Amino acid sequence: MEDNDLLKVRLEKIAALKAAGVDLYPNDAKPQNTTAEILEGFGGKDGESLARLTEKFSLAGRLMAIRSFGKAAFVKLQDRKGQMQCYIAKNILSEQDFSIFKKLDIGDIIYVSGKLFRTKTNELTLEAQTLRLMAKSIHPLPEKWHGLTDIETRYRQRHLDLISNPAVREIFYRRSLIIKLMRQFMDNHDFLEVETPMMQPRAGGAVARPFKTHHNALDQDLYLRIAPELYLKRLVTGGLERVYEINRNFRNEGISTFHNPEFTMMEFYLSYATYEDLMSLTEELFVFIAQNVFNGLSFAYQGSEIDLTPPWRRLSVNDALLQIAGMEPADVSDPAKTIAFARRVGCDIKETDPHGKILMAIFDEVVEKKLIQPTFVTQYPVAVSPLSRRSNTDPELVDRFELYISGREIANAFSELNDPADQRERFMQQLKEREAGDDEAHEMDEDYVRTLEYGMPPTAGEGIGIDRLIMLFTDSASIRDVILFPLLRTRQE
RNA sequence: GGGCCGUUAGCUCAGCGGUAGAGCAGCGGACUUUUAAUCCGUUGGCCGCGGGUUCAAUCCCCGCACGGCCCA
Repeated sequence: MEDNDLLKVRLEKIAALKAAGVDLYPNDAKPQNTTAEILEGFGGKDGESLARLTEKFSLAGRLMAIRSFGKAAFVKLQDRKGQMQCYIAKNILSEQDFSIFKKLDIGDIIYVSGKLFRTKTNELTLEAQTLRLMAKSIHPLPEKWHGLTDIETRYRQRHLDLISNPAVREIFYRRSLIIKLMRQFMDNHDFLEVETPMMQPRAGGAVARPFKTHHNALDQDLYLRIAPELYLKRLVTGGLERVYEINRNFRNEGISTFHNPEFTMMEFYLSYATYEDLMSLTEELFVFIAQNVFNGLSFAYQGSEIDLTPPWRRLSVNDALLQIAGMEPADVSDPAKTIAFARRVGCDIKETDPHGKILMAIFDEVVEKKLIQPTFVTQYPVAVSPLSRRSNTDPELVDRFELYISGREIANAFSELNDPADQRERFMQQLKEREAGDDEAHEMDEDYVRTLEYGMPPTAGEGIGIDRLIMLFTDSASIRDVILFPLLRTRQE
């Protein structure tokens, strides 16, 4: 496939190494140190105190640069923690090791052991007394200075991206840290981590198109879940009271800088709590993450300064439409005027859509992008919230909020509907919309209603989009920059 | 789905209606303290794919593929 001269040269080197009896892929060398550990531990020591050290050090990693002087060379070795310079010299290594070194290429995995010293320019350096090839690389790496910038190659060959772009590695280290912090936070609040089905006979718990699959032995269609919601609430009914799940959801919809077909969500349920309690808990969680990641509460995201200092703004959908979308009270209350307004601002709506749905279309079109600082938008229309508890003061509204930061929805939460009669009615309403052509409307789930009939404690639940959260905390413009392997179209051969 | 943009050496990028260039990487040589090492020499291309226009297309036109951004 790739039969160019570069490859030919490497294959010749491999042949020469083999002929000299060198194992190209040994597995018996174990580094005792990492680059960062050495640089941190000995960065403060001067040349004289390093010379007095009797300790030997060993590193393994990828050869990233070779600056050769013929009989000696400086090389850069990169491991999971960073990079460190090593010194290779003919009069220090054995003849065999030095001749192997001469056959190495940038990109090879090597093992080096020896002692520490400082160079003339005072750089802490590992002097190689032994050197081993641990894995031969036959493809050239991206350029040392510009790295790899071609976006398609970065996503399709993420290993190259990770090798050549330290900032990309940083993002995924931070992603892991944040998820760890979320688990720690939930565990500290006495939540139980659980796992519920990814493959479901009905894709419920959210409004989205699902992926369909099939189980052969059962000869049964299954759907990849669009949300774990209904299963988690079964667990609450079962008495677990506080549960959370961090896992993938799948939605068969468009791909954009904010949407990947599979994305990671943390969903959690807290019994004897309301959506208002979850607002406080959410503030607390974000503050906990920010303190650990930034050691502070404000940070830059794509050019704007985000301040997480609580309490965050709370704004009802109604007030948002009046204050931010510039609607008059009659535009909100009179369905005909609402439709006219929606058309005016360019919403794609049907006149038969429920009033609440049209109001939300206006919200999405006009208000959403203006909510830069963290804002809890509350009091959603019942029409767009089939699983939420009705407000005690207005049965057309539900006790729900969505959290917006930097113009994007980050979290969605509500007091859960635990009245089985009302739930059945809501499913019936969704069924009508499905029959009217809305293939995203919720399906009837008798089994779930029956669970509620056993009595679910009053509960509030929330879902937090982890990828979007990571985008925020890593100043990433695209969701593909925080997902290791974002979905791309398969290339035809 | 629509609009705009991109696709040239392994990588990062120039270029132009007259058969292709740089830097890095590679290869050969010099060099035992470099930091994108340096110096001398040098290899490497279906210019994304398929059509069309033209004496001549990497360049202009059409289609396709993949990607990016914006919109829906």
